[in-house]
Amino acid sequence: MVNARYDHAVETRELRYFVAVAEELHFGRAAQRLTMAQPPLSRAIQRLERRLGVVLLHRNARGVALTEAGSVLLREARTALDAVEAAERRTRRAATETPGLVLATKAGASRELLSKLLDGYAAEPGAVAVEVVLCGPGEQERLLRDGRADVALLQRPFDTTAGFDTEDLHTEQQVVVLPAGHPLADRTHMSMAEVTTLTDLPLPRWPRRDGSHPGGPGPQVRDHTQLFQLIALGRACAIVPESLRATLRDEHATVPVPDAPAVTTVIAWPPHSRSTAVADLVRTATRL
Amino acid sequence: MVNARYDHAVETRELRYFVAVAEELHFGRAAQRLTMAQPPLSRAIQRLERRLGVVLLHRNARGVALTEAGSVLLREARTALDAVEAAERRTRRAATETPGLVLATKAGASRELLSKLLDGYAAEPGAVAVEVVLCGPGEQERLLRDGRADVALLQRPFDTTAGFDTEDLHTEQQVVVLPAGHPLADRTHMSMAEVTTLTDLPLPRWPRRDGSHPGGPGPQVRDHTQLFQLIALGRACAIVPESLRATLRDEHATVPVPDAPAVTTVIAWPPHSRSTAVADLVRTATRL
DNA sequence: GCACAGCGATACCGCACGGGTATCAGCCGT
DNA sequence: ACGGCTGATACCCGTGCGGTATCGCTGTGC
Repeated sequence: MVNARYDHAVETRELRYFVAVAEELHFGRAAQRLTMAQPPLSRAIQRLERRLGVVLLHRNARGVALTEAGSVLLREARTALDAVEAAERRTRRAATETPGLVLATKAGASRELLSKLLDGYAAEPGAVAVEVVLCGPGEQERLLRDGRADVALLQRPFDTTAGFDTEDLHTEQQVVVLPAGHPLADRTHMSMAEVTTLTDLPLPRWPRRDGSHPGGPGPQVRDHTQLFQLIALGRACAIVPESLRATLRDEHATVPVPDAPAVTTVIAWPPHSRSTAVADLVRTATRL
Repeated sequence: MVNARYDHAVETRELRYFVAVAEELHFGRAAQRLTMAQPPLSRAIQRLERRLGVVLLHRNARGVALTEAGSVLLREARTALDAVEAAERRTRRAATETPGLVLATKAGASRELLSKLLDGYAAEPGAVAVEVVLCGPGEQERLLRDGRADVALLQRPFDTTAGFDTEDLHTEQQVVVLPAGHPLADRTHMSMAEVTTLTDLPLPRWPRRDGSHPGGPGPQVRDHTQLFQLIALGRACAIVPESLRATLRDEHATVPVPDAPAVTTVIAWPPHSRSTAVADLVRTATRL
């Protein structure tokens, strides 16, 4: 360290600190989350702001608000931290002798596609063990980005495939799931407009990525089991890909919704992946 | 810092150190490049290895070699460091009041497309200033990845578009450029095989990303000016997209090479880009 | 209207860690 | 066998980071 010029580059620790503060919007709670005291955290953020020459937070006497630049940094810092974590994890995994693949997929979705894929790949010469990680909605992208998974099954337009390489596997229409015996249950088809105006069966509210639920009339649901139970009880309806019909019992009825957006299941993997196992798995998948 | 457990996460400084060593394959030179002494660098790498629980380098008494895990980390660390740099740069730019776009493109390539794009976008309502950065082959991806550019024109299959969102703009065939008056100059077409066996006119050798040149018979070239001069002198030939014919004078002749891979010019931008300016520019581009 | 609660900023201190110099230890080529 | 490379080790020093104590501010409740 020759002198006190601000030529230091940003460290991941500072990014972690900033993300904590930006998420909590409260220095004290953020410090607690980081298991440190509040003053050094305040100073670290000040240092970061000075170094970037940018005001990241507006300090109102009662808490904190993100500036425009701050919300840019929040988004960018998250992906940068994911990239660092991914570097760490992939390096560790590269050093273990059992390579293996980790495949992330949504619980309950694309069951048939998944088993065909796993069987097909296992029959390939040179196939390695595949560990399947079932995760909540929107979680797969995170796993793929931070190196916990090597490959994932995603569904457009629900999941965002930005930043990954993908191959389309399967496209399907959506259906509305109703309680069996509902007056509309034997319709040949319904429109989105009709479904959203079913006031007796509101659409459920899924949690956002941060765990909070959007406001609205429908019940809050966390997974498909809850969802289908609520539908069977006549408290909700839902628009889902038609392949989910395979998991339904006779307490549910389905009606096609032709104008709902088609759902495309894609296989996704991080770019620059040099793994032949990933390439083999993708090749198997596209042949199905 | 409660105790001496190895629960610290990887810092960007350590990644920078490792990349320097992995690129130089020599602690002394790497330390010089980092403007620091060699011993602390050695220790930092040891710490990193201990923390990851992985051997990254084989220390032969005469220099250093990357392990399997080491080369994984080299690749991953580069993208992670680019992501951190991008976070820094984009945050700084978000704080400046003049938004502006930076567009990276290869020098000399797609001149006509570029001017149509710039004119078309400038006519859009809400258009912001566009700064054009001309850069060497393969450099655009770097600029896009580390936040120095917001959008780039790339050419498949020369450039890799992995990790970016892209839209195809234009596909063209390739032609071979010969000195005017060459015996083959008035052929209606040639095959790749014919071109590569022209021993009197070897294909030139472009520098790799690290600046080194591959071995071979042809002359080394750094840019298109050098290339076309060498061709005019009867020392080389080259296969280039046909749009480059517009920049040629009468000292060159071109012959189509139908079996050369078609070149697709795409517009690329980093995923998660929330900038409306980028979206507008892309929309303009796809309408051309 | 004033005291208090809650927030982030500041002051000050101690230590651990990052960096420097000097030196050691192996391995090659001559 | 011995210099001349390499990277590793020993030891020291300065500073930068984190800790505690406290301040300054502001909105709030009685």
